[in-house]
Amino acid sequence: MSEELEKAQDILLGKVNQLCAKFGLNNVMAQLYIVLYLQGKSMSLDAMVERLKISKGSVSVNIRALERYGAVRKVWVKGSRKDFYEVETDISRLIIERVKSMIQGRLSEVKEAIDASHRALNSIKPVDKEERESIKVFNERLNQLNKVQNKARGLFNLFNSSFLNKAIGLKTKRNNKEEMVEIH
Amino acid sequence: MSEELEKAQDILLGKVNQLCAKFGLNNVMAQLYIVLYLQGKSMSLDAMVERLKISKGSVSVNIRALERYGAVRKVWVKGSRKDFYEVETDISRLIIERVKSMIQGRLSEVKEAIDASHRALNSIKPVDKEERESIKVFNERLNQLNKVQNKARGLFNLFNSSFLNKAIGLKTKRNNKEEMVEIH
DNA sequence: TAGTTTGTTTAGAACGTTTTAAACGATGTG
DNA sequence: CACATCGTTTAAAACGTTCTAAACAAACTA
Repeated sequence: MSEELEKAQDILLGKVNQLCAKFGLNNVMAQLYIVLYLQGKSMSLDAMVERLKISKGSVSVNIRALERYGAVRKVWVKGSRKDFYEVETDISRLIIERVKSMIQGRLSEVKEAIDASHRALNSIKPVDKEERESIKVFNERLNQLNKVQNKARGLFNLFNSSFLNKAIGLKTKRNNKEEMVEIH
Repeated sequence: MSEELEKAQDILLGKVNQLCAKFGLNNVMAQLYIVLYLQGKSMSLDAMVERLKISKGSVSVNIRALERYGAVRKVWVKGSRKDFYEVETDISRLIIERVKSMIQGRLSEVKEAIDASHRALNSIKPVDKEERESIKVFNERLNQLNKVQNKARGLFNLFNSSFLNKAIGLKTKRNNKEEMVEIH
């Protein structure tokens, strides 16, 4: 691979690195994915080590994590004993699936915590007027939190049921062939 | 504040801690906010130190960060020389504003990186057939990325213009008074 | 079977982030 | 003015995470 091509890739890799930091994600996984994605062909572990200048152990661990996510798959290359990996190119489906399951998971967790806190609160027998007042405020706040959480959930469900899929062009018969969008 | 009330709060605080880790956020800020929010009254720095068992320096830095975000405000308490802070309780507006600006920022960053990478790619003069092929694939991938990014942007704009505000009950005259949502 | 090549595991190093304690500065008080 | 009470800053420690090099295991080759 030419040095110039590598540089053009590195621009994207640098930004991905930044974004990962902001979202608390593992950047090696993201970079492996991007390299495979832009390359458009399968690569061996050694090739990835060479390309990203990281240790083989790290590549091994992270490429398998990507495989578990369904982001890459192992492919057989005739005449080589090495493991080759190629990318799942339907990137929008991949992103959407991950975002969806993430939102769902977090919403459930939050709801669970609110409910647990609420139960604990309701089991308290207030000893004086001040405590009764504290409990009242606490209750109001939990109800408010619950309301926000419910709205977010409703929004997500609406989104999930049809709007999102149409807007992003997934699962519709019409949009089966990829219409190209030119840059500039 | 009674031990039982503190325990009921701590349930929520624990979950917030987990969520912060998953999103790469600062958990002290989140915990300060939650404590002030559930308490429903202003607190001094010392009270927060006592409540969360963290150093005063940490409270000082993080409460001011919250203030910059517009999440809390300093209030004057008669007869005390201490700084008291109270929470901005319109939590849904707060969350939405932050999510919105975050999405917008990230989308712009991604677009910028794609464009830069694309420009670098287009300035390359391929020396052989193989390199020409690499560039072609690379170009296709960048176009694909751009398409996803465009769709996400379109979705966000649609969302932002009306749908989100209606669904979440913001900025509408009707929903001005808070309708309570009961838990269980 | 002995020797290679390959992928995986792991103990410790390197790294960045967060937290704290102590120093500091500013402001009020007797 | 001397002292006390705050909030802020900062240097160093504590912490968790990520990365690497080396050991290891498994599969192939001669």
